[in-house]
Amino acid sequence: MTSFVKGVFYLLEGRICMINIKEDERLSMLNHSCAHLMAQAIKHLYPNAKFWVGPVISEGFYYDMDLGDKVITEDDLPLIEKEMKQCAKSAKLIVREEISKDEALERFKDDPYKVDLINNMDEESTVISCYRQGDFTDLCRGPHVENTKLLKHFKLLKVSGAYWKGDSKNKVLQRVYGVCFETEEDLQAHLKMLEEAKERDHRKIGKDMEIFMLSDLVGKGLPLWLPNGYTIWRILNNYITDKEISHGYQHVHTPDLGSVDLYKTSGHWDHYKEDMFAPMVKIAEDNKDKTLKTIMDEIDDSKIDDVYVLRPMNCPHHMVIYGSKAHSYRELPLRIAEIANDFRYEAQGAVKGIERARSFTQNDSHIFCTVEQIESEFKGVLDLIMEVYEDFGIKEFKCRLSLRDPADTEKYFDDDEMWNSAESALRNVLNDLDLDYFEAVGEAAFYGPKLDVLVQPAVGNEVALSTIQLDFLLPRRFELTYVNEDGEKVTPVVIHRAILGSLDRFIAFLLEETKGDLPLWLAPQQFAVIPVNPNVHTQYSNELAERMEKEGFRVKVDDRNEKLGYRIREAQVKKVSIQCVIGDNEVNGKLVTIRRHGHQESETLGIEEFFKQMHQEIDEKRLFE
RNA sequence: GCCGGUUUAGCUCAGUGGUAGAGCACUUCCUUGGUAGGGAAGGGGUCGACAGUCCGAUUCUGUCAUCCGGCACCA
Repeated sequence: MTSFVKGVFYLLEGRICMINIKEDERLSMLNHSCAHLMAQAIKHLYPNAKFWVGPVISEGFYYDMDLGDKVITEDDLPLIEKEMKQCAKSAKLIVREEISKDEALERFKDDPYKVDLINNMDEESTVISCYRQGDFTDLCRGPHVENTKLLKHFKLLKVSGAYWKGDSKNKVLQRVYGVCFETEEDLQAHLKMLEEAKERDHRKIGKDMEIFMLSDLVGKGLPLWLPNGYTIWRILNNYITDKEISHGYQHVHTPDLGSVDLYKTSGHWDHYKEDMFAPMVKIAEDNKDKTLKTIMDEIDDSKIDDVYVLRPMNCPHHMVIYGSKAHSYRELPLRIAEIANDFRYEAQGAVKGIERARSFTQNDSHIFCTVEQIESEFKGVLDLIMEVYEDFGIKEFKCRLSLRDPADTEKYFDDDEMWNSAESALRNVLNDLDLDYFEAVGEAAFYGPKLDVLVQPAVGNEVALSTIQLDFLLPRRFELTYVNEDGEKVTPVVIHRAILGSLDRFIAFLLEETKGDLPLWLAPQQFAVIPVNPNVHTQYSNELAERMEKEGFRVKVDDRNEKLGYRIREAQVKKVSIQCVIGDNEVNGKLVTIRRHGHQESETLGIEEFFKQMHQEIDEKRLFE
């Protein structure tokens, strides 16, 4: 990414950043007005169109509508754009009108969606504002730009279905997305940025670099890690395990499945059974014709025993480990960690490469502690997160305090007292730590509130990387206790936490951040040793590579009968971190000439200096420049 | 799961109602080479699967699957 458009985009440490259109007042107005313009054009083209809402979002705008039988596809977008240009060119003033609720109901009586909107407005709003441009009026809070002629540099980007009011029980409306800028240059730069973002998609990089593969025969959403990918995976696994050990964690290894009773005890069965892989039941001869539904019902009623599921998470296994013996307050906090495989039957449309797969590996831990220890443990986890983020150069993240939605009684465990104490405990900790966070109602886990650390990948939606969750519920359900100073049995508190989140998702994030140009310590192939003339310089090359392997470097010798330029090019394309070129000079002088990935120039070093520098770079986990 | 689109060689993609093509990769030969593609020849595809229409389907229709863009979901 080389283009730099002032005010719209900025380049931060090699990372593509887009401005949040919603947060820029002028751009926000422009995009909002453009949404109206699009609705006007669509109304001209498809007179039966009924409109729901058309808000501004961080990447532009969209409008949700009901077009009856007409289905808009990508092919229709240029047509709509053309009509939008027509509407805009007629240079209509955009006029604000304020009317009463009754007038509004009368004016929009032909559009049931708008009527619904009006009827559900705050009782206090006595006047309702509308914006009119030529023959089109839309209900809207505003503000808008003054004239449609200001809407010149826009592009419709995609179409999709979207549930009315965001509820999957409702009808699907059609949604068209677009974006609008003040100048053509800004628009073109934005479109170019979207193109470049596609190049960063971990699914593309993962394929190009042979990180992972997918196979219909193996199954949807079940990634196969290839040698290059598993190298990264293994480094992260070792890295985070060592890091956790240095922070006082103890690692365990538990089975990839568990009995349904385990999940009934934890409560996960009731909440998530539909999202687990189907239970494994030994079907007796007289049961073999039963449907899955019947079997599920019988499992719910405890009529079938000896049923197992692939585990969707690890908390219950760790609870059982804690509960296997008596604990004293002196042992707390007890930090149990595991790099654990989990399996979730993710919805068809949710599966996405290794970012969201049906099998994945969590960097999970459960900390058992006293109420008094919550704050210090929380701080300890935050310190660990920051230490790790430092190593990966993650500087941009947001903290979200995820709370329950008290109205959503289906999702959340019903114990107001427990929730209130957990939420206020967490909030107090965050305030004491002086951490910058925002609150989100309805984002909590069913067993407790949590702090999620969110990052914005180069492609797509924000993802939660790290999480710290406070849980008063599971220790109670598993009847966990410790003995306090007074000799009484007390229930401990559990803090669930993940630092890298899942290794899979973290690698997806790393690939998108770095475009696959991983820093030396993470690169699947760190070195390519390339003899200038394979017939003459291979022996020295092999000796060098042997020593490098012995010292833990990931290296391959490319002594193929190809031109030097060809082999250099291939090493660059394959994102090998460092190429070592070996010719007469190097052989005679015991030297190494290195050229880094993405760089033109080369540098010649003595052998010992070369090893010293490379070890240092790897040990320091130096970031890619 | 919902709405829409997609699927042709290992990869990226052209193309057609009469059973297919390019570039790269691969194999072999020539080239003995100092920093992003040296040259030549060759092999390779039941055109996602199954039905249907048709004299004939990779092409048209349907069902299913995959993948993609969103929506919903995400312990």
